[in-house]
Formats: sequence, structure tokens, C-alpha cells
Amino acid sequence: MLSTLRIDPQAATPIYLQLVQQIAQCIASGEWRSGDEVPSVRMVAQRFGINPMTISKAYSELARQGWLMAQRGKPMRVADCPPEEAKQLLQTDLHQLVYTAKRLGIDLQTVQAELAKRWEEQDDRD
Amino acid sequence: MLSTLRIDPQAATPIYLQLVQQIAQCIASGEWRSGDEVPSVRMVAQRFGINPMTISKAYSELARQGWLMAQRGKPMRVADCPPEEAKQLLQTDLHQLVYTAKRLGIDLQTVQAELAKRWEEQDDRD
Amino acid sequence: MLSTLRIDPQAATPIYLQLVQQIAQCIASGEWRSGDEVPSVRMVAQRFGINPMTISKAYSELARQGWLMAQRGKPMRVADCPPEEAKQLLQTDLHQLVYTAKRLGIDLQTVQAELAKRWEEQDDRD
Amino acid sequence: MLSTLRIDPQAATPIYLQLVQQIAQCIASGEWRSGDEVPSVRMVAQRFGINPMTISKAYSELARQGWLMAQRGKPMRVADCPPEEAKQLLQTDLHQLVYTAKRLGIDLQTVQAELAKRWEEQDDRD
DNA sequence: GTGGTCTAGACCACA
DNA sequence: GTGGTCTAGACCACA
Repeated sequence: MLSTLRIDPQAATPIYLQLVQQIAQCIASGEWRSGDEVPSVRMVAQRFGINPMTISKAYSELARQGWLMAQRGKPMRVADCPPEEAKQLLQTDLHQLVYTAKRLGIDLQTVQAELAKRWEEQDDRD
Repeated sequence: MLSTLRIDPQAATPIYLQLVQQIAQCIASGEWRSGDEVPSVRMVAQRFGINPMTISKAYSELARQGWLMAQRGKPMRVADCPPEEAKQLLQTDLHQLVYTAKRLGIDLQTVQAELAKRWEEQDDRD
Repeated sequence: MLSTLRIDPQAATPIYLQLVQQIAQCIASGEWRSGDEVPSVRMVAQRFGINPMTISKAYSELARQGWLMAQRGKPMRVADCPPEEAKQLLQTDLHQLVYTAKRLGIDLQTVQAELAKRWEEQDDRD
Repeated sequence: MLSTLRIDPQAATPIYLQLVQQIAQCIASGEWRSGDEVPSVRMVAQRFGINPMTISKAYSELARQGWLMAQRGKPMRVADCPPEEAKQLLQTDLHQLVYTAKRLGIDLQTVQAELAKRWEEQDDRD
């Protein structure tokens, strides 16, 4: 499960937030399945050379948002029913796009065309 | 020109960045025209109750990106030729959207539909 | 006797404490009677899918508080004379309530009213 | 504002939670007023001899819950409109009390009487 | 000045 | 083994 995560310590967004966003997407996309055990704080810490508390902070936030379940003394698990926030992730991006496009005076048709073009070119990885 | 700007001191994004993004869009959209004098640091500061240093930082960044021109001793002006970055603004948002959609396993058709729906509903102001 | 207990592995309060509190209440309320044999550690463990050590810890704590009697080699039993702590359970909750109410500046009359209302609505199970 | 807070490093409840609960009550009770600047993380840390991160964690949680407002670079403030959770504080305690009383088979009248008695005796401080 | 993030490392309750 | 809390101390962006 760890092989999907990409951490960039140099990035502007804090490390713990990078983890939160990426793991949320892993769950929303079904890559991490409900009930799966999540890699332990220590494992992730060692794997990426990050302080355990940083991962701990990310996991806590994910539990608070409902993506993960915490059970005392046991490893965390992917929550049973991925929350509504899954769809929310896309909506946030759509909102930003529409906002920018309208401000720039670009019409829907052009945006749609650009979107289609980009869809072809852009690797899933980026 | 100030009436378009909306500053949210509570937001996660720093105030100076809010200014940078919004002013860049004002210029890209033609709302602020090439050659126009930009409102002085003091004016903006007073208008929004923000520290002048914050506006100053935003203006410097905008000048660096080529949106504004600084002339010693004179007020800043909107740059002659709005840079290529105008289109870049949209591309950044498109990139983020495509990335999320692909991760979630949503197909292009669905995204286009959602985009069209959102386009109708979303006010230019939001 | 087990059918009364409700364990929530997700809850913030440790499982062993959930057991302690609920069993103490079962005894205080007379549901579990003096002299009754208590379900074995293994039975409880199996029934709820909990680690036996967790139940063991709860039983020890209950014995220490005087709710249960341990007899070498024999199953534990409900203690002969339910301790004074029975009343104590209510007092603890009252203390917390009064503390909060006074801090919030709510008067006794209002609290009494709220209490009566809640008394009607709240199921015994909750 | 600091003189109201009482921290017990020995207590079972984590220090940061003690802070969260007490400050929430200070706000709900009107002792800390909307718009007031909150003592800085460093001040509280020094005052109680606690690590700044512990206070920081408490403040973040309070901001997340809506009790405090964070503004980048400026001191935190008590939020404009204390959230609905104010009433929630009392309800939580009431729920616990009713639950216990019913389990013990105590009737409403008795509980009310005990409540009144306790109300007289119990100091606001406890 | 402010809060936010991160590290390195300790100790804890819990299972 | 697990996650949760806390310390001491550093560095950062921001105002």
C-alpha cells in the first residue's frame, strides 16, 4: 500500500497534509479497501524517513474525517463506509476551475476542449 | 479597482497570496488594463485593514511574475503585455482536476457533465 | 448475563473500562445478583471478540473495587454486599453536571427542566 | 484570562484536552468574550510550565471546533458566534446522568432531589 | 511578535 | 506489537 504514496519534503504543502490528501484519494478510489489494515505509523515513518509524529498527525486527521478507524492498541483500518467527502474532492477542483475560467472570460466550450486535450496527455501518475 | 478584491483573513491561504492570485486574474481577464496605475500599497492596506507589508509583498511577487511593472518613485502599473501565465492559470486548475478524477476512477464523460452542471449553477462571484 | 453488555471498540474509553463501568452498573442495579457466578474470561472474550487479557483486567479492577469476589481456582462471583460505590456512580455524574451548569451560568430550575425532558425521551438502552 | 484555568499534569485526561474543555466552557459561559484576544501559545506554556506544542494542539482543536478564530501571524481570538456546542456541553452530562440513574433503577424524583442538594453544596470551583 | 510544522526521542495505556 | 501524548528545541511563513 505504501508504494502509491509520494512524499515531497520540499513541497509547500506540509508533509502531514500531503499524506492526508493522498491517502484520502487512495481510499476514495478504492485502492485501499474498507476494512484493510493501514500500514503502522512506525512503518510509514521508516519507509519515508519521516518522524512518526508527522504520520500520526496525518492518521489522526484522517480518522477525524472518517476515512480511517482507530481501535485502541490495534492497527488502524480503512473505514467501513467511505464518507461523502469522496465526491467532494472532485467538486472542490471543479469549483476552482469554473471560478478561474469565468474570471478569465473563457467560455464553457473552450474549457471542455482544453479538458479533453489534457485528459489524453496527462499521465495518471502526475 | 479595489471593489473586485475579496480578502478573507481567516482563510488558510496567506493574505498576500490571495492578493497575488486575485490580481493576476483581474489582469488576465482584462479587468485591470495594461498601463493602468495600480492602487497604492497604503490605499489597499487601509481599505482592507491589512498590514502594508503584506500588500507590498504581493505587489513584489506580481512584478516578479511579470503582471506588474515597477518604476522607481512612481506608482506601479499593470504590465504592457499580459504574460503567457494567463493561460497557465487555467492549466493549473485543469491539471489538478484531471489528476483527482483519474485517481477516483471517474471517466471523462462524467467529469464533463459535472463541469457543465457546475458552470450553470456557480456564480461568477464565488 | 452477557446480553446486557455493549462493547464499542471504536469508543474513546478503553474497552476494559467500558466493561468495568457497565458491569458495576449491572450489579448496582441488581441485574447481576450477589453470589452469582460471573461469565468466564474466555466466554466474554469469545463473545465479543476481545483479547482475554482485556477482560481479565476489567475483572481484577472490579474485584479491587469490591464488586466481584475472587476465589482461588473457582469462577468469580458477584460480591455479597454491593458496596457503597453504587450510590457513588450517580454522585459522580451529578458532580459533573452541576459543575458544567454552574460554569455555563445556567440556573438550577433550568437544569431540572432539561433533566425532566431528557428523562422522558431517553431510552434505557442509550 | 489565565487565572481561571487549572491544569493537572497528573490527571488521566491529557493536558491538551483539559485545556480544550476548560477554555470551551470559559467561552460558553461568556467569561471569555467574542473577539477577545486569547493568551499566546508561548504565554500559556510559560505560565503552566507546559510545552508550547501541547497548548498549540489544544488551540488548533478549539479552532477546528469553532470556539477560536485563527488569523495568520496574529494572535487567536474568541470566535464571533459561540457555536451550538455550548448547549451540547450540558446535554452530554445530562445524558450520562439519566443513563446511570435508569440503570440503577433510581426514579426521577430522587435524582431531582439529589441534584438540588448537590447544587447547594458544591462550590463553583470544583 | 504570532501560530504551524517538524524532529528525535521518551513514556504510556492498550491489545 | 499498536497509536497517543508529551518534551525540548528548531525553523518557518506571516503580520
